Amino acid sequence: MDIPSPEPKTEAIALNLLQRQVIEYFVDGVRVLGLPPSLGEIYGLLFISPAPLSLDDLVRMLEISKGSASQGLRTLKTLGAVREAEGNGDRRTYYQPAVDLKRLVGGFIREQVRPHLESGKSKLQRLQETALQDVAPGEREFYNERIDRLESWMKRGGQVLPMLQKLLGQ
Amino acid sequence: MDIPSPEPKTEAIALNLLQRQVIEYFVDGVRVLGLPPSLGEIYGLLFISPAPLSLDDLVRMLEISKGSASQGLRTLKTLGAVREAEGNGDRRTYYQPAVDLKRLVGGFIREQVRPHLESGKSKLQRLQETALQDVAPGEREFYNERIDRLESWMKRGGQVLPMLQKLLGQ
DNA sequence: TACGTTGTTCAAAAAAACTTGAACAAATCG
DNA sequence: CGATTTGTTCAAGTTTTTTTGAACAACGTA
Repeated sequence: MDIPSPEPKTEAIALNLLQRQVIEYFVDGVRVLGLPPSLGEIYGLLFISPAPLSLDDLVRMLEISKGSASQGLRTLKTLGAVREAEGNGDRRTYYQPAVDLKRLVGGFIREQVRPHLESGKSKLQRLQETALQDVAPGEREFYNERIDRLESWMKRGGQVLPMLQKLLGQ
Repeated sequence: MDIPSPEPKTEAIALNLLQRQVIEYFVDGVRVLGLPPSLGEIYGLLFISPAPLSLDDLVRMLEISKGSASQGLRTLKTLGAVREAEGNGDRRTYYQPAVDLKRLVGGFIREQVRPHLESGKSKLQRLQETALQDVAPGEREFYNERIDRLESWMKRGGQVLPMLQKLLGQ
């Protein structure tokens, strides 16, 4: 009449010191990129785990909610930072980190940087086409010069990003 | 007995459509960099103003508090994105935007990126020196490999940043 | 088909970040 | 010096972002 495992499904799993510190490291890291801490926790744990982990593992090891884990994994997948592990004889899905810097940076640029560059360019076009009309003709020269400058920034950004990716790919 | 200017000190000053839209543009822009909206407003207004502006101008034109304007200007100055205008026969200080992309990116890297790279490197060293000791010898190989990888990421980052600045400098 | 398990969604709660405003310091002027 | 203007600081308030958790959908199994 003993109780061998009273709560087998929800038991927290301890991390070792090294793992906790590496996770902390990634939490700080993703903050710089403007991403939520839970993404850093999840990626960090996958990065410093010898074997792939399931959503449920993440919940128990990081003591975060299923919702956070699910959403975090989704974002990490669209960033190309995490992928599903192949061929585990199991119903549930296991996840592995992408550990290739070029791929990680590429995903971040594709998902977080490029969209802003693109929408920025089109906003500028509309600006120059419509809002500039409302300015008194005498003042137009200054505004025009500034908007031209913004456009040149966007253009340069579009040129530099591919070079950056190339530089990182060894 | 008329009242020519009832509240001369605190009156809001209207912006034209173009200015409002450019400011909006910068507010979106700085968000991507993980900086607060007020920085985008302040820099944006300076960028799209024909003449330098004082702290008080910013308060009245953007309808933000003196505190926000003061703190925002300070951050922008340390980022090298704003500088004080020379020789206005006036007691108060007037501010101008830096409009050189290389300088702007350089300031951002220096203030926001480099410090993280640096602290990251030293954290990793401590990790490898102390936390790794607590891991069972058999498991050390995996952890070692991962920390080595992190170190190589940091190293590559340190190499790529100067190249990036060079690429942007025309 | 009914059941258990895995994973998603989203409104509400919690946490974090940002802004305000009032007190204060510093500088200038008469 | 005292008054006035300019600018800073920071605790408190506000807003935004992130996380939670419970309801639900999807899938497989028996």
